[in-house]
Amino acid sequence: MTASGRGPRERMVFSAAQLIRRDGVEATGMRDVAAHAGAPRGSLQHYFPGGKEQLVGEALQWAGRYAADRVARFLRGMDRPAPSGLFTAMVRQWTDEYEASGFAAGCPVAAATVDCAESSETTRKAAADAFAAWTRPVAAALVGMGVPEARSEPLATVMISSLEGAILIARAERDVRALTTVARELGPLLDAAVPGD
Amino acid sequence: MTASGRGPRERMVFSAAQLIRRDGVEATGMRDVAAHAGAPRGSLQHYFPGGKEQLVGEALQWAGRYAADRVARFLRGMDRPAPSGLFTAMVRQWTDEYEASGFAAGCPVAAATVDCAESSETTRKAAADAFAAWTRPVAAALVGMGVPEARSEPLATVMISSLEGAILIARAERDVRALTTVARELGPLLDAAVPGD
DNA sequence: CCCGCATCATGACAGCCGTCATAGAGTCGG
DNA sequence: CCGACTCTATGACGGCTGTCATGATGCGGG
Repeated sequence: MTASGRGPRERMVFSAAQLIRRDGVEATGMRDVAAHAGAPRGSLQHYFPGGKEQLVGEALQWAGRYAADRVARFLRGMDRPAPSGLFTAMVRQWTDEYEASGFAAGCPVAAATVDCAESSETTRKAAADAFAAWTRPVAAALVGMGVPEARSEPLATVMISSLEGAILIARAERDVRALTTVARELGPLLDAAVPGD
Repeated sequence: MTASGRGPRERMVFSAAQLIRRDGVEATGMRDVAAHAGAPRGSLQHYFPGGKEQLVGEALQWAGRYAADRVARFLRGMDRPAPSGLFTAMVRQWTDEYEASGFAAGCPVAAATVDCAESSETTRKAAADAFAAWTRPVAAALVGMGVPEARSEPLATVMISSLEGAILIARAERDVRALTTVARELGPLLDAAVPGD
């Protein structure tokens, strides 16, 4: 979550995602995004003629892709893949960030949902797509671990729901307790979905 | 969640919570709150000399108390109390609202956490207190159902985390799927925490 | 009566917002 | 050289924000 893309355009999308997950969509100004990306203000209307809505939409799309890529990376890094192991890795990404850099930021998709679900239909849709882009590889990974097809998507939803909620609580409490708790409590449930193992 | 208190002051706190859970903290203006409560604008600075921060803080406090009261009410309405039953009731409150009135609003505490966790320390603290005021009666209820003391608080955290996350996803997707899924999948796990039953 | 106080009302303030208009650079192909 | 273009730069606009100052009410008690 540190590297920034090459062109000014990608940098602005990345910066938007960073600022949104820290301050929310409403509190994130276009000028702030340009400044954070080290990009000229005039580039905003050039690259994003659709205005803030377009920028936020692309930031969410980026976030969805990023989350999906992380899932793929977690899988590659596991020699004995188990559902609980994947969930632990997903949770650990957040505990690591919080313990290393503080509780400044949460999930950009959650922020967009809270701020825009009712006010902007296109942003709401972008958030839904981001959640879908994240859920899909998680469910596929569960199937790859032996979870029956029919249970894979519900379990992926459980994983992402509890992770998102735990992120909220952790940020409010400034304590990773909620995150470590859901990882520990849900592990057995997830592994029990693999039949005969 | 429909009734409004008697005095203008209580009505404004209530209205603030309603608007915050719909549009987020940042997008909710003080003037909007007064208008929504049918209260004069001049009353804001009279009842809330601490400004917006105070108003938001009291709205979160109200939300925490409200959630705790609901838990108590769910308990009274159950003849054969089981952890899964409590969780189902908590989830159903949201599915009922969403199916009856649409997906306009989420949880005010989540909204405040997303919007203010980094920008306002006092609001962040108020959100943490609200989560605590909610978690406490849930954990106590679990103990009353036979869940060992040591597991009650972690399980309550799991319940609230997954509920909060599912609310987010449901609102983004405009579909209660995530909510019904977490209720169904987590039920057995919760009931299994009651030893010898 | 009238003082004092709680409440309400209104307008002004500085500041930020997203957006747009306009125009200046740089660069590449002809 | 020159037009065409991508990109940058800057200033203005109307609108909204939270906050404050000031003043007008209403109303109960001395």
